[in-house]
Amino acid sequence: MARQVSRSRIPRTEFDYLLIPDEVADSLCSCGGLEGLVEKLPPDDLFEQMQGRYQACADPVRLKILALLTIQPLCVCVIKTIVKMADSKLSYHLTILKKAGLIEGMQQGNYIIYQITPDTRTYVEEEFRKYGYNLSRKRGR
Amino acid sequence: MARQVSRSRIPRTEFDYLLIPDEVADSLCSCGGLEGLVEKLPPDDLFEQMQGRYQACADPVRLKILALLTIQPLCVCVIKTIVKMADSKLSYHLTILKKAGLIEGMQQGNYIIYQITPDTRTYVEEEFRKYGYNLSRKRGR
DNA sequence: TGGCCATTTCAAATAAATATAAACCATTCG
DNA sequence: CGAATGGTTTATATTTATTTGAAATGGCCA
Repeated sequence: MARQVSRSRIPRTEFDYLLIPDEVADSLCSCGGLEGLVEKLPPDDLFEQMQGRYQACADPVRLKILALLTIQPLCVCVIKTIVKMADSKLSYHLTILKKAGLIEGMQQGNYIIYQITPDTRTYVEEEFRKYGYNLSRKRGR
Repeated sequence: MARQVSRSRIPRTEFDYLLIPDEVADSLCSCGGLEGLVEKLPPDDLFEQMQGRYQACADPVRLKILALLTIQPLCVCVIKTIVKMADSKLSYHLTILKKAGLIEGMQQGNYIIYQITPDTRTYVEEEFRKYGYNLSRKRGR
């Protein structure tokens, strides 16, 4: 895998240089150097914002709940029956999804019916479709 | 928000019943009851699989690295200059992205040049496009 | 009112992710 | 070879996320 390589000095700041392989230097130059590259990047707060959604989705149980609610709105007790989990634990995961704006609940008498938020529905459907699953149509694969 | 609600008994197993609001019961019945709903769900191991990718993306630094590498392949030292972070920490995050199959590195002499994997490129581009950023074209927003 | 049911909240215990420094490995070059 | 460079790994500490179980809340109905 190793290979002989030549290097270029890339201005990093006025007095500070970075030694990198020619190959990288070339494409770096053709995109405006380090500054040009950084300019192309979204601002840091976007990464923070995105991170929140990924974090909320980074759990198999929460993904299952998202899939469930994409199929149809459900009260907590039905979700509980399906995911087979203690009340408080389920509530914890629901809260995380709710805080991330992925689901919302409306109280109806003794029950709270959760549903996926409109934006999220499209997102979740697309995500599962990438893996070959269609949650909105009759035959889910 | 509260509202008067009536309830239906839904067969859960042969001997076990679940009391839920009519509203939920109706849509539940029209999709095959609990069993029908569960059948529509992807298998549990898909949730596990998906979780891995979300987990890897659930960090602003890693998202930034993904954005960077979507623009162009880079050696670690350039990434380091941009994300301003200690070697070992950066290496840690690179390893996570690598293990999740999102990026790959090839050694060239003393350097390791990382690039986004082909599948991931499309995925990452799409994700950022949702937020209005285009990483592949001349003007990133 | 009192009791029941669904759900949430709290606090304590555990597990997982991340940070930091130091040791390590591979490659190049003299 | 031996030193320098680029990068990774490991060990340990710290922070954050998750689990658990018990208690609290709030709606509903008799």
